Amino acid sequence: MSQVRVRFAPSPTGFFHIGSARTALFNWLYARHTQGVFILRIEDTDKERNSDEFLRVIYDSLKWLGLDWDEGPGVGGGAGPYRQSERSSIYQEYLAQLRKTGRTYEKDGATYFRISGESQIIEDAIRGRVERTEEKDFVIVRSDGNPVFHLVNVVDDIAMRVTHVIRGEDHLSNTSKHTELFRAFGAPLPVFAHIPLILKQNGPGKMSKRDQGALIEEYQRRGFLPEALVNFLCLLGWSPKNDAEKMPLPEIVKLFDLPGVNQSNARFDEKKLAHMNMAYLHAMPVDHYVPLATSYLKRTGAFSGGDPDSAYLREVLALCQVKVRSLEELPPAIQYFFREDFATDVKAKEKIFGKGDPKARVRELLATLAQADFSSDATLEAWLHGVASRHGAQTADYIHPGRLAVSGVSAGPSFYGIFRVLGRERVQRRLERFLSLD
RNA sequence: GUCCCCAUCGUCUAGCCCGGUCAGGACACUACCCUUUCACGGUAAGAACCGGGGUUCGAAUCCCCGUGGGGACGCCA
Repeated sequence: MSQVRVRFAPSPTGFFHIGSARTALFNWLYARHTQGVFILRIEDTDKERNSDEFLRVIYDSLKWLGLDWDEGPGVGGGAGPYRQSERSSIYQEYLAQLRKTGRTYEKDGATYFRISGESQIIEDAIRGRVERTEEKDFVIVRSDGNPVFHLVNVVDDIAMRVTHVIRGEDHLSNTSKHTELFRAFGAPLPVFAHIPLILKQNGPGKMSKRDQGALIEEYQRRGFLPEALVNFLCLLGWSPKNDAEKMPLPEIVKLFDLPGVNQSNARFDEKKLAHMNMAYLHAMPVDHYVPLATSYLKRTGAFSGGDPDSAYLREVLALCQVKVRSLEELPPAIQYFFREDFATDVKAKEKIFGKGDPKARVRELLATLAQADFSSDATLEAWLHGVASRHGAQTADYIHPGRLAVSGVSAGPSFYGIFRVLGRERVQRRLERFLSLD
């Protein structure tokens, strides 16, 4: 059994979107599963619509997702070059072969391929037997001399010895053109595997680059975890059949196979992605999470007033890790740790002032704050219990006003955790300020 | 319009190939528990086999026809 060779062949004519990423992922998974070769090939035959910026987006997105290629731009390989714009001489050789066998003709300056008109049958690894007959001759070289997609795609698959063509179902109808060409070249057919499409989450049709949430770079910018996105994406059109969902990548590689891919299209669900992202965020070791969160905060300008003390920042981030569902929630969730002029939430204030005498409770906290042991949540809890029992009150009578006083909000980490991380001086200043609130 | 693909909870899916289980899990939604906050977590509830024929003792599962959804019909890829 010869080695599996698959390729991902994006065209740098648009942004890199969810559907492309999933196609790349399925190819990559299959290559890794079979210990085969994952080739990156750039289909840049349409000179009008290409741009280097789009090319860079493809490289960046693939790298960010962790989809490393074994052959392709930047890494080389024996079947290069891997940009179609650099492969003209190869196309000319193959074209000469077609001309020699009488399979081409010129019309209006373009080169047409003469089809056989025979029924084209493929055994799709996902859909089974699919039969279609190509009806018309089609253009393989434009009148400007540039070869078109159908030709170069097939030539490259032959020249690069691609064994499995894993691509979106939108190519299924094109396949009869491609098999006509494979046969005209006398080349064996690769195994085709047409994967289901990703449908936009609202409204009809497949997801396109203009749809909300379609662009990979957007998830990157917003601080999504690539491992979560990869895990989510692999579940769109495939499942491990054992009810597992959050799986480490090696496990996915082990279980992934073509016959397990579904035949029906899948609708994109951002809520499930968000849930997956949260699961990964919460499961992340603190030592991994802190630098990640820090770079996200720096990138989004959260520290415009200067970088905070790194040990303090670490404490804050560790305290809030399980309180946020995504990195995007981080800036508002931690802002009060880094500024004294934080706002007091009106609703929270109304709620707390509507019951009991919060200022009196805060005065009682201040009275013994100097004796409080800030070294751990447990010692602070012991201190608070002491305060409460001395005044015949509940700890909750202090916790809620206390949290509001030091954070301005009624939700967040534990009272003890906030106090511990803020430290005695900050807490004292904020409690005192609270007493002068209108 | 022609051709191709598909069809299980609102969504992602298991089950289908090899007919017989209260049709299972997850997201979302709801309730409760936990937490004297908010999340997380836990428990529970509701929620689906597109319709019609056939084959069969028996059909989500096999076959046919509808219907619905998706895709392709470019000198785009």
